[in-house]
Amino acid sequence: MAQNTAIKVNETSRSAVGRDGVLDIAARLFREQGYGSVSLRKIAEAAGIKAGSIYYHFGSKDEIVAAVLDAGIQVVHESMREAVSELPEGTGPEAILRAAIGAHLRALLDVCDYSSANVRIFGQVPQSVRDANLPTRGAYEAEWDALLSRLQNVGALKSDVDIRRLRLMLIGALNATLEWFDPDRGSAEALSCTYADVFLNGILKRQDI
Amino acid sequence: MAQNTAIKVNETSRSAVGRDGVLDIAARLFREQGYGSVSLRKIAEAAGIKAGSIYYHFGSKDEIVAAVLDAGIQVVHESMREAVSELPEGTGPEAILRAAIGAHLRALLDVCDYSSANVRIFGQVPQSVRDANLPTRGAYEAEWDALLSRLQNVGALKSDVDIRRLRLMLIGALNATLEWFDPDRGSAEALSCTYADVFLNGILKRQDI
DNA sequence: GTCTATATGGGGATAGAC
DNA sequence: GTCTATCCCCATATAGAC
Repeated sequence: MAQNTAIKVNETSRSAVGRDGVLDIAARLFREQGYGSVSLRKIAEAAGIKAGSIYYHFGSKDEIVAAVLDAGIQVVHESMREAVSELPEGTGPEAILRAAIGAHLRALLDVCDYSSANVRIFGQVPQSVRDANLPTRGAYEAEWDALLSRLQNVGALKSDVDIRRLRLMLIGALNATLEWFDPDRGSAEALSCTYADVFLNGILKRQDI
Repeated sequence: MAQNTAIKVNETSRSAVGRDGVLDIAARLFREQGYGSVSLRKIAEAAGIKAGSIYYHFGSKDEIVAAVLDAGIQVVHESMREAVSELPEGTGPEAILRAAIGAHLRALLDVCDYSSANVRIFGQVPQSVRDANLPTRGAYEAEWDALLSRLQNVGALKSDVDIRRLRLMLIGALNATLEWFDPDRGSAEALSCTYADVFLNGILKRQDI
């Protein structure tokens, strides 16, 4: 079980993973097992190299983790920004919010190990690593705040909600789905839809629906 | 810094912490620093005893963590059940939901290290420890499912929402506040109110409000 | 770029004195 | 109940050969 878990990319080069390959594997392992449980030995083994070789690509474990964290935010940020900017001119506030929510959730639950790893391990890494990730996080948060402010200014959102608090609640709630989401019980797309329904209109039964 | 951090309970007994005292300290450290960063040596030092002495009270680190996790759920479960059962006869569905949300959030954000430690470290502990906590978690989840089903059956909640999914979204969102809640920016009580507003009625501005 | 070998430190856990 | 002493394992990280 310990000697042949690595899958080589192809046969011409023996373990031609490179820096990015190591990073991909690290992101996957961090997402699956958390920060504390993933040692450099595990990463190396999964990459088909020896632990010491990692230090050719990275200066420390923290450097790997920091790179994973930054990439994770960038992926979801990109996904959200594109989803909103691609909307046709004149799209209504509700549809804009749904697009943003969907993009965030899809980046998290589908495909990307980096963004899910970020959410999963951010609270587990050393303080210095968290601090290093803060600027990148801040940029994404600012994107959300700008979007929410815009919608509030045009009168689409209730005016008594604090934007920062609203953003924290929204992103926090979306990120929490990572802990229990199961694709066998419904797609990320469907979950995104349910979530937007609840967040936009609430769960109480109303006369006007 | 390493020799006198322990505060003795009183002067008559030197480090009379006992099993419960060790557990209290462990819960606080787990909440503050996460599972991986808290060693038995740290717990012992904070308790004013030596690491080896821990094994008089507990058989392993996992046994300590498991005890903390179970107590954490029990506290929040108790808090939520009492808050709902104390409501006067004939309380409306909306007020019932607000009470349950408030109780969960207060147990998490005020006072209790155990419940916040549970949320914080559950995803970090070994699989066997997580499994041991599942029955206790399940009982609390069942309490929520029963409450939500009841409200849906009397027509207070939208009828197209899956109860399990609704509970996962709700509790997940509430738990996420732990990551960013800051008492200097508003009380847990106030946050609970904002949260209930959003969850019950949504964030879109509506004509009927 | 990757290897082997190793330094160094900290972790959980146990044994036996007091 | 707590101490000291110690075992054993695994972690990050480094050095130098290939």
